[in-house]
Amino acid sequence: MPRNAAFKPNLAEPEFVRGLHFFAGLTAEEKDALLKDGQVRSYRRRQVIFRQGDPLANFYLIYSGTVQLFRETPDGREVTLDILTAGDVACITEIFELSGVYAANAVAVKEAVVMALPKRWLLETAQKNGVFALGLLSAISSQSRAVEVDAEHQATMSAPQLVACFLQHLCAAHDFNPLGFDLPVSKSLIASRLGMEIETLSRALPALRKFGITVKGKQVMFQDFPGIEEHVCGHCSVMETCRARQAVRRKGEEAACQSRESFRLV
Amino acid sequence: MPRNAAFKPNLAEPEFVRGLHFFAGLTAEEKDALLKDGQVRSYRRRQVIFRQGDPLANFYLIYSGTVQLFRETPDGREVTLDILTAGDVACITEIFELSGVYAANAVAVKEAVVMALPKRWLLETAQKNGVFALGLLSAISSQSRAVEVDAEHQATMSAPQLVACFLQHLCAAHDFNPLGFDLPVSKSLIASRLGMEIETLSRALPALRKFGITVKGKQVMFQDFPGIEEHVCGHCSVMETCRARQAVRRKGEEAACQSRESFRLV
DNA sequence: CGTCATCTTGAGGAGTGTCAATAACTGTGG
DNA sequence: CCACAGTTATTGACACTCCTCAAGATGACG
Repeated sequence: MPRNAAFKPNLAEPEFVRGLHFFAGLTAEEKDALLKDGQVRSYRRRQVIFRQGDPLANFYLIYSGTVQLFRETPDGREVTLDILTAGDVACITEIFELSGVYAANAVAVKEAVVMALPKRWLLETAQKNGVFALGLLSAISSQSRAVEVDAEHQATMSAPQLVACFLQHLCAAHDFNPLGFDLPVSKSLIASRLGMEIETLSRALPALRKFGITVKGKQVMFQDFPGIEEHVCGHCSVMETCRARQAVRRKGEEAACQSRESFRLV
Repeated sequence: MPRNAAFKPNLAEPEFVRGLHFFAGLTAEEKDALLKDGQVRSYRRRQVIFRQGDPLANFYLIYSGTVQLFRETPDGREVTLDILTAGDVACITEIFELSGVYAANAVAVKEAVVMALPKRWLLETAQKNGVFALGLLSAISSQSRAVEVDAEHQATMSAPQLVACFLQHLCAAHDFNPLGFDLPVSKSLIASRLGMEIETLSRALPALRKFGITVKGKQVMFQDFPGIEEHVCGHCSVMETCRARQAVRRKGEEAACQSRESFRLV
């Protein structure tokens, strides 16, 4: 019995997956036809999902768990590009780049379940289906801008500012309770994501008091969370993201994967 | 008589523009129909082409000259995102993001001639024409990866390494003579593009000797330019870009705008 | 209760940014 | 052609942030 079998039934009626923005522009039949081709795979903590440079065959929907995307630089350092959670899509960019290989490593940080879908389907559907193509273009463009803004942050903000900005985004994106929530990943991973050393992150945390943020262990508390306009990082005000998420917060509860202004992909 | 009239005739038979990779997948008639809608505009040194936050109506083909794309951060700093030259395309990403505003400022660094084309055409054509959409997806994806690699560089390389990497790319991209060429833009602009102060750039230049690069004033000389495999920055080896450009160099002469592995856009 | 991983805290140093003074270059008008 | 002003680049001194190395502290889990 294949180790993935246990998960298959959950996806036989995958409202979760069907509801993803990623599939905007597809009919229910098209979605089901695709999902039949999907391979559900589960990964343990630390297990490699794919490796930078490996031949690229699939793209991935994250079904549950947490996945770290990172690259190794020639001098042996590790740069975390992104931390993916349920509803995120990975490897879209690589496929359209036509490089034929994965541009990064992906490993499960927490036990993860993903669905692997063939790249051919993506290329063909993008060419055939104009609405789907526009959705992709929008998503890739937004993601590209996010990376750009991120780089801008790294270049212009101090470590405490970067951390504060990260925590505010984290809270908004996952719709956590601003008055108290737990970090969903290790501090090491956060530090890596922010391009700093753990020691620097550690020293930055006490300095967050002056932004009204208290961190004790894994617990984060915002003294005051009046709205995203008051974001530490004025840069982010240019981003559609913030406004969209704010709107979502007002609307109230939705599935996590639906609370995105667009689907995320990497 | 409008000040742009002088340029119109040059574009009546614009082999240059028609040959851009950007138009892959379009018939000659489609191209001509589009180009008729295009407004040719010329800008003097320092003149603003569009401003961050302005309502977004057009995308732009750079016909000649040099254009700086930059953003102003809330604390008043200026971050140069890119330096565009003939054949480059600007504002594609903004259009698909559907943000409705320009995400950056564009000013002419050297006298520039650009063609402004309506964003509606882009959205409609991307939806209608699958081949064109794939080209766009590929270009945006590549550009997104380039930004990502750039950020990785900033995070992991020293100022001299960044400068060396930049000069090598510059030489390859413009097909300059490695044994001696002049910087096409000011050092201030280069420093800004590399996210460093001009003093840091100035101090980095003498340190380039150990990479076999000599810079005197505006003149750059590579002692030894054995091929892009020997690139200062091993990071870049993962990029299709380098390999593609190397192939182009071997093939010999081509129009500058054709020597791209894909069209560039921002 | 020990083991391992994760995190905190300290001391020291490398690399850049900042400020300021000077030098080189560019273009303009006499 | 030269003199001038304005821009652009170089160089020095200093401060600051963050990285590095090292030693403990805390927490998770068998």
